[in-house]
Amino acid sequence: MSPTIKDVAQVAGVSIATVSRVVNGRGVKPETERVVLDTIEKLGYHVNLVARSLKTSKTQTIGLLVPDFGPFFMEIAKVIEEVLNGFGYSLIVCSSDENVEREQQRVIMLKEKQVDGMILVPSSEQANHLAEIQAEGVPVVLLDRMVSDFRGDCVLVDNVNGSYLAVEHLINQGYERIGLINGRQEVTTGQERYRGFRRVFEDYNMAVSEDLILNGNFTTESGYALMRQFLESPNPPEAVFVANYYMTIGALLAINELGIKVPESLGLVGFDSMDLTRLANPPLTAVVQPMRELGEEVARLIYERVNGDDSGFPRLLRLKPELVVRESSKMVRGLRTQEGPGSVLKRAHGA
Amino acid sequence: MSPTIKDVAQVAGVSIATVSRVVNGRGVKPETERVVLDTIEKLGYHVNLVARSLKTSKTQTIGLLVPDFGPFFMEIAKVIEEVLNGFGYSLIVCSSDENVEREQQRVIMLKEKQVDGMILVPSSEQANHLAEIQAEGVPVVLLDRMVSDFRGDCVLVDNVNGSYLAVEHLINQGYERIGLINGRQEVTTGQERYRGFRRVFEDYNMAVSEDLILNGNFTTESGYALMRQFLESPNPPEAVFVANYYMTIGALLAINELGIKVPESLGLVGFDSMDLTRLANPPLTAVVQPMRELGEEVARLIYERVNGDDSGFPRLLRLKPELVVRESSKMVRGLRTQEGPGSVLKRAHGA
DNA sequence: CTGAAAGCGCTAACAG
DNA sequence: CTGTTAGCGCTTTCAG
Repeated sequence: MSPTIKDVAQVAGVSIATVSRVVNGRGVKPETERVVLDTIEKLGYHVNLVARSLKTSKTQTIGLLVPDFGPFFMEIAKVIEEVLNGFGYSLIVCSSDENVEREQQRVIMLKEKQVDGMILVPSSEQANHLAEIQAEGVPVVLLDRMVSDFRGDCVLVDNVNGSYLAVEHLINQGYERIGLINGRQEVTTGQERYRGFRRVFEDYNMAVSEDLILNGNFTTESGYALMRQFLESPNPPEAVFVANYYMTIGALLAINELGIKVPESLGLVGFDSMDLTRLANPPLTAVVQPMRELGEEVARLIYERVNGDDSGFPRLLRLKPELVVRESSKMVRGLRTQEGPGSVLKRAHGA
Repeated sequence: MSPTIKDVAQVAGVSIATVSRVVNGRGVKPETERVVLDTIEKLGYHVNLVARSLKTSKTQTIGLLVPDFGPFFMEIAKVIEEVLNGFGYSLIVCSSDENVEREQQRVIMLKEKQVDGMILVPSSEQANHLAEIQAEGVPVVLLDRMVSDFRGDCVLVDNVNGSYLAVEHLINQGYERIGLINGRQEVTTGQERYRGFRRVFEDYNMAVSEDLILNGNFTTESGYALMRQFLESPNPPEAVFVANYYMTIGALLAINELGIKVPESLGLVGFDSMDLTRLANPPLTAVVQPMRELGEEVARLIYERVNGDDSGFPRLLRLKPELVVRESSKMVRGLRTQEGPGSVLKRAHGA
């Protein structure tokens, strides 16, 4: 169908090697080059990158495997794509759906497609498929989450500290009964944010109320359900820290639905900040991750690895999150002492 | 590095043709198959899809070219990926950045990567590069936007009507000075939403105030700037229709920043509804696009085209948007007559 | 049912 | 500077 190097060679009256040379900008006599360039133009020739890849065993393609296509990972994906495009690479994006088997399938598929490297957000502690791929010479760099028995590069955020900042802030505001809506404990982000939560209480020498720790699965749905569970319980928390973006949205939905006033009746700190958290009612205090930086670093790192630069392997980059204080965590002074023990719902609707 | 069909053949003591046959599930004697399967397992062999593609001239890959990686298109991308994965295809996603030249580059790149087909959200009225690709036998289906001089498949939304519903609703609520924050007029979504806006006024025999029509470029920034322009003008609209998702967010940001009360001081209808519009303060009335359906249809269609089914070419699917009425467009009865001519800012802060 | 052999479009020695 | 040639790993006739 489309013309090949051979067609160009024939029409231009040169050998295919010469055509290949001008296409790749090697040394060719200016006149010959002109002729070839012209026929390329005339015939509308384009390289067949599949053929080139077969020959060079490089596809100039990086696989990106994320747990979902939600705004958080897509925001990062966008940055990765930008950076990698600048280096002449393209991206194959797949979703593992927070599911190990699907993750393994996708990893195999990417390997079969001969990606030069892959960026992967693991959805479990499973690492054998990663080690395998790595052993076959395909660079892998982990993003956002770690896998303990995997020896390799990793770009992520200091979640312990992010979580710590959030909860410490709540304590400093004067809140005592602080609840946690936590993410999946099977992955490091969930584990680390949980650890940060506990550590604050240790450091402040306060007891953590175990009944105020709820485990979700990172989804909007679970954030919603868990927040409802809190709000409808007989002895709800005074403030809640929601440890991930999607769950924060769900929590907000539940809060709105029940007509709870924030921060009057409930202090709230979320994780991650995008448009939504700025627009929420009231503006949400949140732990903000450096998403652009995350994307840039991971893209840069995979690029280096793919190009044979193994310096500092395995590299662990831990970027710092930041606490952005807005309205949702303002302690309304004296609130707790003005009223007897009562539910948030009472505080919300009540006299 | 990785074992090839040849290695497997050698170890298994058969010819490469036989290995190929078992890999592709062709007729092979069960015993032979066993042996081959075992050595495949033992060697950890995986097909090299690049080689297969070169031979079969099919890559089982679809290119998806969107103007940006924002939540709107990513929501659709997610569905497309799901459906196409089900058919055994993967996706290469690129962004054109609403820029024709970049779009052309990306199209060429995708062609060079030998994608079997492409789904494209055009960012201009330019069509030559599309026709060219199409002529070379690569199926192209347009998504969300049309290009007038392009003869091909197209999956989009009835924007005229979406816009119409929104503005008609505002009129029925009793608003008269209705503003429009419009998207890029270079693409059909912008054009059609504008047309729908005007048509309502025609049908209701009302004059449209030309000074209340502002043209943005679909970005959050432009939504913000334009809404500010409205709010700070001496004679602002009573209600505004924002004709795209990102601009709606920007508009909301401006409204929040200036402390404008919605709907008391300003009626508002946005376009597209995702989490944000539900959580906005107050809940936003919006034209909702059937994003899942959009993704499913376009994925299905490209799949058919790629597999040689040309039925009904060129097919034009126009899905129906829906108006979801929430709080932001509730006319506060009598508002307009209670006050003299005054700015929204006065209404907002004013006595 | 299996093997031998051709060739997809390209790059990269190697000769000239 | 340019042409010839040998594959990259796979599928697919065509024989056997």
